[in-house]
Amino acid sequence: MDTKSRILAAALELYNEKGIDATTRHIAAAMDISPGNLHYHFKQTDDVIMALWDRLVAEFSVLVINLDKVKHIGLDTLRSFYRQSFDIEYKYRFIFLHFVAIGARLPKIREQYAGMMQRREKEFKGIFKKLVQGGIFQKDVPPKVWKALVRQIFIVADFWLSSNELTDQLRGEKAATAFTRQMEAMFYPYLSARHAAKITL
Amino acid sequence: MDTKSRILAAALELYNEKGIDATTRHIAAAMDISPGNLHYHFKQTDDVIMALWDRLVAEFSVLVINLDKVKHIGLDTLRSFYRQSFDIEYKYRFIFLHFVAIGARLPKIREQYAGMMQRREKEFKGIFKKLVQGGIFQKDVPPKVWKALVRQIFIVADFWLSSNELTDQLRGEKAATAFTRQMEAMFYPYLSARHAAKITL
DNA sequence: AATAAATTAGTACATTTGTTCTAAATTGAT
DNA sequence: ATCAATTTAGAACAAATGTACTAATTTATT
Repeated sequence: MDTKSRILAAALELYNEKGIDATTRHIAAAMDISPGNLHYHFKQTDDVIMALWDRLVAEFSVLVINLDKVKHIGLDTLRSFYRQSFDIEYKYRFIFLHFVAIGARLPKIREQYAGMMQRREKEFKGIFKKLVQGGIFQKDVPPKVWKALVRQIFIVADFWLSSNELTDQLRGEKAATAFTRQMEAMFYPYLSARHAAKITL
Repeated sequence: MDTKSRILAAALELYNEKGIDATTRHIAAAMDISPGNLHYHFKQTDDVIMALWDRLVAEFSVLVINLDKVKHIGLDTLRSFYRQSFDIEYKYRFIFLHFVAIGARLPKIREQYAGMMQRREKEFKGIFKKLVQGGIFQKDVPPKVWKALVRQIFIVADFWLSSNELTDQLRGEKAATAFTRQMEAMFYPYLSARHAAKITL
């Protein structure tokens, strides 16, 4: 592995563990290279965070592309999408745990996130429409409620890690599993009566 | 107003604006006192954050006590509770915007928050039970879904500010109003058919 | 008015951090 | 093998920060 990748790996681990106050010197020390060397690969410290953000976005967009390919979306599609999303989020958890601070320090990240949210909103409204047509979701839910559901899902999906960190502090597998179940339960009241009967929680 | 209170007011404003990286020197400069004077009133910088947290908790507990006093809980009770909660949260928004970092730096805050969550969970399960008995909420919702609803509500209630900061950046009145509506819409699918008809969103 | 207690200002110190700079070492190409 | 380019180490700098310390000033008490 080249130094640049090794730096990103070390930085990711340190940021996840110590938060974004972990410094270039800490990262360099953790992987036994000189501060000068680290600076050779990343002129600005924030470039390291930016590079990790880019990786997160890339990994995530693979999921979204795969989701778009699915012909018949069901609850299992959604569940597996969230499970995979949560695994990625956990991997890059420092970003979600310090999202506001990062967004303030790196405005590009904030802008990209805001843009992604708008696109994701449309996508999910489309998905919900399909689930209604498929008889999985209820028919008589007002548009404003769908909109609120989307927003609510995004907030939970992007900040469950923070909530977990402040309370249960579940780690790894356990965390992702628990909040995938949380997500499932959130969809329950929107299910059609016929479909709700099939579900075991 | 005595200096201690003035320090807290200045700190609150600076933290809300600049995040928790705002320093003692910044606070002192903003209110035209010497760093030495600030240190006289707060030996440790983190004591300022702790004092603000205590105020937040105190203001919030007034709401909870008032909620407990209410005899017949309806949706309007919940709505006004959330509206008041959100106003307080907005006032102390830096805490919610940097909750994980603060919890890591001040373990007492994390512990208090975790404890509050456990107590709040029981309270809300009780409230939901009353709403079911009152015919406002549906009867046939599984216990696990109620539990998930509680968790989901806490996540949205405590992190909507972060989500807002990263996207719409609504300020003051507008922010609190928008997310009070968000909260209302979240309850919609749990309403009994009879009650859902009454609601205008 | 005199004295003690409190508050405030201002300086100073040790530490940390992002960044720069220079020289050494390694690698690659010819 | 030689030379250039890349990579690395390590020192150095300026700025910022938490905290400590001292002296001045204000306030309260008798």
